[in-house]
Amino acid sequence: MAYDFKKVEKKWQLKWDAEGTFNATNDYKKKKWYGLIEFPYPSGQGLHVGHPRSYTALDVIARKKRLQGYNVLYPIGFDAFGLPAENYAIKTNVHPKITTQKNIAHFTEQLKALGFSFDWSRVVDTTDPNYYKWTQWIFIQLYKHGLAYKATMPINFCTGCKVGLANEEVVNGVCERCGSPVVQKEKSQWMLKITEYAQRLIDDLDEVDFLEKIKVQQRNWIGRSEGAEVEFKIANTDETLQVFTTRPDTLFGATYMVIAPEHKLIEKFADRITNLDEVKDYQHKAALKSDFERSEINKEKTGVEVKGIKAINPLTNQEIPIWISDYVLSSYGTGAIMAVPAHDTRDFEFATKFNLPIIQVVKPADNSEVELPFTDVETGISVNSGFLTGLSVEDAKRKVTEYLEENKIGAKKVNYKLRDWVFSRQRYWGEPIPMVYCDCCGWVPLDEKDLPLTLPEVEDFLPGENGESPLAKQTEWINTTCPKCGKPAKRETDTMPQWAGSSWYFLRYMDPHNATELASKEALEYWCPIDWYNGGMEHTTLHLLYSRFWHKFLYDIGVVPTKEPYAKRTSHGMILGTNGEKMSKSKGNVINPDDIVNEFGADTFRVYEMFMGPFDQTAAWSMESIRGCGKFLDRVWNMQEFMIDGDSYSPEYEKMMHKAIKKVTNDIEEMKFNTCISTFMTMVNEFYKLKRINKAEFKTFLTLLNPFAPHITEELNKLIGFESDISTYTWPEYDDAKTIDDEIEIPVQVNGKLKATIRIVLDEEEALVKEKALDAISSMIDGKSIIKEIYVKNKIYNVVVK
RNA sequence: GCUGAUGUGGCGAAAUUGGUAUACGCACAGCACUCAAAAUGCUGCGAGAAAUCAUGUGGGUUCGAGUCCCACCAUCAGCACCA
Repeated sequence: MAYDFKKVEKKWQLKWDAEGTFNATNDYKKKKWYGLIEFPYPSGQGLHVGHPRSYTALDVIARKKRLQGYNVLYPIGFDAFGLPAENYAIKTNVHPKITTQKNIAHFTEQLKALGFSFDWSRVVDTTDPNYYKWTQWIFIQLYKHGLAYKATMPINFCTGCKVGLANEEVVNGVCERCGSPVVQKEKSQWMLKITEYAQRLIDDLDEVDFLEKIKVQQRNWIGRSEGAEVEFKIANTDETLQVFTTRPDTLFGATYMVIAPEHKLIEKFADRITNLDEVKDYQHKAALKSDFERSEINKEKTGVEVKGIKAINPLTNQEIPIWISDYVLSSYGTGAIMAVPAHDTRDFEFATKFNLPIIQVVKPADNSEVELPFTDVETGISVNSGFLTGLSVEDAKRKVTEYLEENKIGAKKVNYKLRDWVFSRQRYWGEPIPMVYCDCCGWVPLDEKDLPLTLPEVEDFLPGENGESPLAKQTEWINTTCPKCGKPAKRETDTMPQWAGSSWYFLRYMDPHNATELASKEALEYWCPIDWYNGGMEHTTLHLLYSRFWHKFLYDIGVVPTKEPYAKRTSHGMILGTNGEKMSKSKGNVINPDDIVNEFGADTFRVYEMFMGPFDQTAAWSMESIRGCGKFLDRVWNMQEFMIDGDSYSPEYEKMMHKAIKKVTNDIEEMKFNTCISTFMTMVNEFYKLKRINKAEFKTFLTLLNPFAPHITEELNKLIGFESDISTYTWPEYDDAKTIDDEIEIPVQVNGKLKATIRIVLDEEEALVKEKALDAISSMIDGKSIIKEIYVKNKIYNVVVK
């Protein structure tokens, strides 16, 4: 009887759906486990075969945890605001709401066809006003606590989408989403002060179980560096120019200064600058370039000396020139640097090009001659540096910083690369920002009882003239009254970025239908933190950092009970096309999950994705390999033909059963799913050897396999005569003593090379092992003298001869 | 350029973390079943006649290295003058 996966899979999916088999309960006394996958953006292209890799992995873990007695929350939702729906609306005039609903329906169907044990009663949709009411509420709290502010600043402006982008969203100088060039543009933006949390976002990484590479990437992104701020007097004025440096010990070697093209010093001293036209011209050119272009490698350094003003090196009291150059960024530090060409590669290049003086102030400890620039901080010793001469880099840093502080010309300073989060988007399809501008009161948040502020219906989705939100055309909606003074006022027309809704969605899952709070205290207390969050590496510095920031803020204002949202974070590798390249429509190598499910069934699909390679590494799709997984499940199905009765493991299989339970139990926790599957395959091969499996063995086998292939295992479980479903079973236990073989084969080596193997009983006396070993290799060591013998108990016997 | 990861049969990959390298799967070959094919079930499958040689290359540590150390090469990913 052939296995009809279409019929069987549908049958179980309908049953699970109707009975809510996998829904989490509100029994807050039970031990809990909360597993989370990144909720998908419901794109028009439907599910990608990459999605199920992560979803299956956590589904396996979730199903296992349920069998181990946990109250499991494994939720799903949709991150449904976003540009594709809006761009589609601009093109076709179909409202994004309609597109989104259609796509969500399609995704839901696809996800259900794969048999994931999601709790479908808790689906969250970020575009639902009942959801974004709380996204807006959180924004208002951020505002009230001084963490949201308006700033006019140069922003990245996408020439294609006509929206402002966060730095993080600009990839290689082009828009991450549409690929159009990004230019700099002045705009008034809502900003979130994530920088205020920089240190805590670093420190608390020590308290969570994230993959090390994720922690490293977040730390590097936040980019803490210690140094000093130093003030340089501008000669013949009362003004100073402030710089940040990580090498205050090289201050004696600072021979000129460089300021960013946007630096306000230029305007301030416009009347004193003798080559203002030249400077202005340079500023103009720099403004046309994006941060990316300005920081391209191998680029010739450019710059102009700002003539008419000089700075004074506070240690040497020498006048030094000030230059303007785009290799100094206004967005980092103070937008100005002291240049120490002898000990900084960029400064060296610049000084060489423009013939600026280079003074060596650090030498190697061994006094050897070195080529400049010399940047080694480990072995360096200060020279030509007055009171610092002779000190190591580290000591010199400390001493000079003390000096700066005593003389009030500088101070110790910590700087971060992390920048505040640009939170405004000039788009329609996002959460309206619940703020009102009043001529008397300034920016005023909406009264919380008036939330949600719903998106008005519009018919025209084109952005405004100057890249404004389409909402800017909705005069009726814009004009309102000030919540504070009641006078006429105007609404903010920008909307929130897609990252907003995904920064807290995991909290809503805990209590998704709550109308009065974002989630109840009890639910938050019970479910926080998320026990295991799996997602892509590409979200490490954006979503993962943003959501940690929001969670910390919610912790500070007493909404959530934990400092960190996620106790554990892992990541999955990408799935590539059969040609080993990233799947894309243009390359024509896209694999459609629907086709796979139709041809092979959901179980085969799931098993294959878990078998294809190490979970955290990229893997190329293979149509041959998936067929092999289908064959494996067919062999499992056909085992019913030789099943016999029995309510305990038979002696021939007992060891194998205990070993397998142990291996699968441990490997699932370590996400070594591929070796779980090979364990199952080995077991099936063994059962086929004797053409025999008893009912007890079958039951254990099916329970172990169930998290990977839930449909076929449930069906088989019924067919071989069990009344209740596997989903009600208890995860199999193993007896460690029964996983150990009592007779083993060990290698015998001569000079470290394998020459023979011998059989010994476990923990056999060494003398007996020696006898057997020497006997086995006697012909090979004849006439040679034994220098050494090494016996590693139950592992190996090695004889060294000469 | 910097950072990180990876490199094992024809292919995807295992290897109890320093102890019999190549488990498991794919592909391939042979046999059985069949009029035949498919499906299925068995069997074989790193190279070499053998001694031996094989985990990107070259060194090293060790009784013993895929695993540890040093240098290098290749591929992939991320980052971009961060002072």
